[in-house]
Amino acid sequence: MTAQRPADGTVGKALQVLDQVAAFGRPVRFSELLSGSGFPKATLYRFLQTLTSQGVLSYEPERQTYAPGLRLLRLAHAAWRQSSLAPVARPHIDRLSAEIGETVHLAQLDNGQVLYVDKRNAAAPIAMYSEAGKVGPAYCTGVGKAMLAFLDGAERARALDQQAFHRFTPATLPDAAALERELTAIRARGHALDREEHEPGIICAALPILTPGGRVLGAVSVTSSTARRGLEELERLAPVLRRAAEAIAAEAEAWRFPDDDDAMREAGAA
Amino acid sequence: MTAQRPADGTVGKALQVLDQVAAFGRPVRFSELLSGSGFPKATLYRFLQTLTSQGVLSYEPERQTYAPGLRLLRLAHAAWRQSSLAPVARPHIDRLSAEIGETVHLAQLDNGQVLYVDKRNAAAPIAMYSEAGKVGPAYCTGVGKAMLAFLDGAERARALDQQAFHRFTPATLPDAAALERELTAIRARGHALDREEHEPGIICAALPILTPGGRVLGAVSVTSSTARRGLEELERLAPVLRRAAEAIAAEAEAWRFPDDDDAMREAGAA
DNA sequence: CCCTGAGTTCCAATATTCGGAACTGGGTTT
DNA sequence: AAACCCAGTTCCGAATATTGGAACTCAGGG
Repeated sequence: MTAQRPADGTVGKALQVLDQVAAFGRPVRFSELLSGSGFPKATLYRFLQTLTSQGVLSYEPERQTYAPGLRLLRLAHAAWRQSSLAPVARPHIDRLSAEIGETVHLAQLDNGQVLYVDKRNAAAPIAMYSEAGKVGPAYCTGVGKAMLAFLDGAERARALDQQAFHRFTPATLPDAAALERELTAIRARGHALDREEHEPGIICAALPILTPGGRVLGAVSVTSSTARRGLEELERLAPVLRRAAEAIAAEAEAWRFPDDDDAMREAGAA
Repeated sequence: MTAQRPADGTVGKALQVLDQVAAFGRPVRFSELLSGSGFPKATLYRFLQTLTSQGVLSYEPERQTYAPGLRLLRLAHAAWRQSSLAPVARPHIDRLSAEIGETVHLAQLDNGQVLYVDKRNAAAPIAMYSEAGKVGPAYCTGVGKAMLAFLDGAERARALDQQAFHRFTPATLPDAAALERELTAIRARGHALDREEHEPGIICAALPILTPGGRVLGAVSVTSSTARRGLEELERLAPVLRRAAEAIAAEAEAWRFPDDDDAMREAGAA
């Protein structure tokens, strides 16, 4: 379950500790970290001190507990603005959720896991940080499978290795073989479905966001409940999702390579 | 302007590089970092490689540029949920913005800067990651001054040192002395005002969020424009803000020390 | 009063990082 | 075409930071 990072150098180890702290969903004591970290007491202690003094961890002397620090928010804000699809996708996501009247997710892949970078909830129209940054499994979510399906061989193999295959519901795909079959079907169909594989009663249709060259940038999805919609209904929305995904891909490319179209124009003119 | 971190150890230096990358609001080339970093080429290069391999930076081979990586989002999400006031303050912020019909900010202090951890915009009701994590100056914003005013001596001195005192508008306080005078007034009044000190036409009233012991946790503010409201109007909202701030403080304490009331109850009963 | 365990400090051995210098390869000037 | 330049990358001995066993402190029990 815990992604085994190579942990290159001191910096890698420090980040490993940071991850560990973040993984506890609560302030955590020294000894709790010590047992799970594999570091000797003194070493772990020094790491915690360094990270705290740097502000990426915060320490509560009162309780002697560590928690992720606010400095991370600042860094993440920069990451979100620069490296995520969210800024360019924002208007499209807005439009989708307004048109469809269901929850829309925008996700990217991070180390074999689904990382939600934006969300619109039609019912409660407050999209929150509490969603951006959230992670989930790839093998049993619509966005996850949509992205996995279109990774190229090597990347896909690596990503499949990182899946836990925990059976959340009876419909959860049980192993890599089943997932591979599903991914083939998804490539054929062009879109992915979540048939209550992660949460009972929750279904979803998702499309990958692909560069013209076919590289996976992310995925968009509509989520609903079996109470409100059928799978076929969601599937019928695929074309709408596709249009949004393609628009996002096009803008993302234009945004990342702002002078490429100039170059192309020149090439065309020449 | 650039906060001089002590940069303890290798980890500190690596984080310094990370900060530097994040500070450029765009993908950045090796050489751009090299000039501003103070590290020798080889050293910086190794840092960038390590950080990239760890996923806290992302590298675009195409363009040879670095940008903050998505792994930061996951970490920040944890920080936001655990270490920020946002989760406990959320309902209060919601209520405030609904009642008042203006933009409400929730901020905390991070290394002498204001860090916005949540926001409700009455007009466009989508609170976004793009706001949580944003940083701003402390010496010329309502929330900033509200927090500075109630820091204790040593902390305040340190924070004042970190202020840039850039004159954004004619009303911006020009130096530490003027700010200190203003902070004294704020302590007397109990609330802070931003009289177009950061942006022309933008005014705001803010209250600190204080523990029963008087420690600064954060601040809440209402922001409006001179076109829509007068300062006096905003000032009249201070009691409403105060109630919210006090409620947030109370809940934050209860949340951080979940068994303290048990302990007290026992103490009382004994 | 001693014991136990969590957290902290110390310091010599050691593995890492450091960084000057040399290399590569693409693009531009002479 | 050769020479040059610059950004980015690699190398390796010297310097340094990290390491972790062990000793210490302090609080709370037994």
